[in-house]
Amino acid sequence: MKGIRQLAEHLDISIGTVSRALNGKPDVNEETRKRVLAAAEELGYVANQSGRSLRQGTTNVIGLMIESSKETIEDSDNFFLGLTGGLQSVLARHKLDLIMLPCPNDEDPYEYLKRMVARRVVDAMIISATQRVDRRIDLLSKAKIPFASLGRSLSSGNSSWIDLDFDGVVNCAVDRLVAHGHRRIAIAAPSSDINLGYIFLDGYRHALERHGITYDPSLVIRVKTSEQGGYQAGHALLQISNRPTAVILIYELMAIGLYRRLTEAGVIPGRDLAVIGFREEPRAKFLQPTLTCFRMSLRDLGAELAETLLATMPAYSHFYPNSARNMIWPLKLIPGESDSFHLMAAE
Amino acid sequence: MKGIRQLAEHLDISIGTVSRALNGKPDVNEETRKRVLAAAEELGYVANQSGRSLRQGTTNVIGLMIESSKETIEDSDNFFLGLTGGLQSVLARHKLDLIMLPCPNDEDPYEYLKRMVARRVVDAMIISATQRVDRRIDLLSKAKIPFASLGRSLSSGNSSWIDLDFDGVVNCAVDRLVAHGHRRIAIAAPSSDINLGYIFLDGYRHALERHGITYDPSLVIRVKTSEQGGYQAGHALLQISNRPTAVILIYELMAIGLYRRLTEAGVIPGRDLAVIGFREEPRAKFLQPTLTCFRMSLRDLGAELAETLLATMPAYSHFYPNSARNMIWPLKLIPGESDSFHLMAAE
DNA sequence: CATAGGATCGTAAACGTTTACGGGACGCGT
DNA sequence: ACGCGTCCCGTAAACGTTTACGATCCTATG
Repeated sequence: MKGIRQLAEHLDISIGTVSRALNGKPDVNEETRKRVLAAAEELGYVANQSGRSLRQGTTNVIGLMIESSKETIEDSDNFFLGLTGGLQSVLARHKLDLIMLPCPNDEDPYEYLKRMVARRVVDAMIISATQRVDRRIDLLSKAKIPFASLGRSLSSGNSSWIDLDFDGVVNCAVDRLVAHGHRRIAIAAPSSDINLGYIFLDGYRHALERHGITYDPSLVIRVKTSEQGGYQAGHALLQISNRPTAVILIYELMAIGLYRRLTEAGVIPGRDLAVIGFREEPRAKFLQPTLTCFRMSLRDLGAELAETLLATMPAYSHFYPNSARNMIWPLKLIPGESDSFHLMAAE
Repeated sequence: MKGIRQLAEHLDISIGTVSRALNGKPDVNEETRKRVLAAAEELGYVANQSGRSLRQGTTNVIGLMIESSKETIEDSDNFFLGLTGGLQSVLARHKLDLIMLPCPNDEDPYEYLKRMVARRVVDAMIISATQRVDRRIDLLSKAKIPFASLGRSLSSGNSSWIDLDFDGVVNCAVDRLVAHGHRRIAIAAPSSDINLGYIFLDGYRHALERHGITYDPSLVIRVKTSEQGGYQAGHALLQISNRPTAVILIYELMAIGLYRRLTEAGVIPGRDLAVIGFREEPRAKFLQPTLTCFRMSLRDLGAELAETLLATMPAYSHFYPNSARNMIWPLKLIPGESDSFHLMAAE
């Protein structure tokens, strides 16, 4: 099966009619449409994507850029796979396909994105792990490619984004810890230039201020968002004179390494040091004591992100009223034992 | 910047010469080539992929199919991200790009692959998580799409594949456990129809036979390859009358859940039950006692897989002599404490 | 009967690129 | 002066599809 021409010859119908029949256009007899569809199915014909997108200037493909090299919060576990599930659930309704574009480690993400965009292989893009200032956003804006980013940035002018509610999370965490009597609260933030790290720390400072606690820079630990980083964070915590009684982790996976390091030192998590994590991570579910953390549905987030993106695409924007969408994605507190040992002991 | 035509007009050169200059064809003056490249860089021109691939019938894109729904060993981002790194390191040398094609959860993987292949959006495919009989292999063979699979299958006739050496791994594990005095050795295999599960169990049976140990089906536990599955495996282990003294896990992540369940029951991993895992998983690095496991380099595996694929592509096969390649990927034993408590205690 | 108009289909142009082919300019040897 | 080869470049066809436009046929209505 070569192309639509062979299919047309086989049916003894003109090529134009075949195309109209396949694409559901009105000017075609219902009976011939049946014939065409049957023949296409039988011969296994599927339209060549290059020809189609060359003609109509659209590819019906959405790209999700992935940076495996970056040490980011998203760079682990099933984050992207969970996200794609939600994305596809919405995109499929508009017959849009999703492909993941992994940026090679040795290539500059900006150049990679530029290359992919210029080749016009996707209609729109989703980027994540946005830096504090992110040139990719300027690039996409200037190239007039519809896009949405997971995570806001200083660069995102009136572009569309969804960001996790790190401000709310850290405020809630501090409130909770203070209510439990803690005053010296450490925080483990990412060492990379990802923007949510800044939001996280700003929220932390603001929450402390609200409770009349003076900000102590020595309680801010910058490590990678991994178990390794958690281990290092634990190590750093143990070095602090006048040791803090609580710690907030920006990524839950860090708890695994943290627990390990604390246990090595004879410090029992939850009893000697309260711990609060972020984003329920299945891998951390087996920790003892169970981790108090904040949770979200990756699938729902992906679905919302897809709709945010569609709203920026002229071809679909009539489905969605306001074009530029910004949203703070809420997270739900899942209480565990890791920050309530105090209470339990007091009872 | 629209297309090559505008670039040609801007340079006052014919469109054909511009194309030849950009593509490094010989029939073009070196000086004009410089001019063209400079102008292209300045105006930010990049060839439209649809036009190019329509003309030359090739896309220069390799697809990596991903099934997020399947409960498989590869079902984790880190696996694919590690793999893509290795794949890209080789593919980049031939100016080939890699895209990941995630199959939606609610779509049949076979139909999805069929759709992607028919649209001619990729030149070649890599599939993984091959089932015991896998229709995708027949599909790709019949469609004459070059492909390689990670994991052999009963369906793979003389197609190319790389498979992990599960046979060697399980034999080595059994040898080691027997040498430590174990006779009742359980095994946790995947519950899905993935082919490596069969290879794993065959190797297990064969190894037992070699040591004169009669095969006991009640020692075979089928669970998901996750922490959850490990937890369930631990639970199942505890139910077995005449409890086994050792267990081999097909996936290391399962050890986390297993440890948890054992600890809950007061059974100490390593002392009361020897454990051997497979494939070093960073998340499991913090287990205590440290896990004896088998390790490989995902990056190297990806690179080898890329070369295996290239060998099947007519356009690149002259680089690689034999077209159909099959390979068993070796794994290295990383001794830990989880299976040598006996020895340590004996000393 | 004439004609309007709807239903259905065929024709051909267009999308952006690559490449086979031919032609002009020039140098060189006879 | 002529032929020949080399170097460089322009022309135009081709890839597979969609779609605007026009043609044809049929029916209904005056």
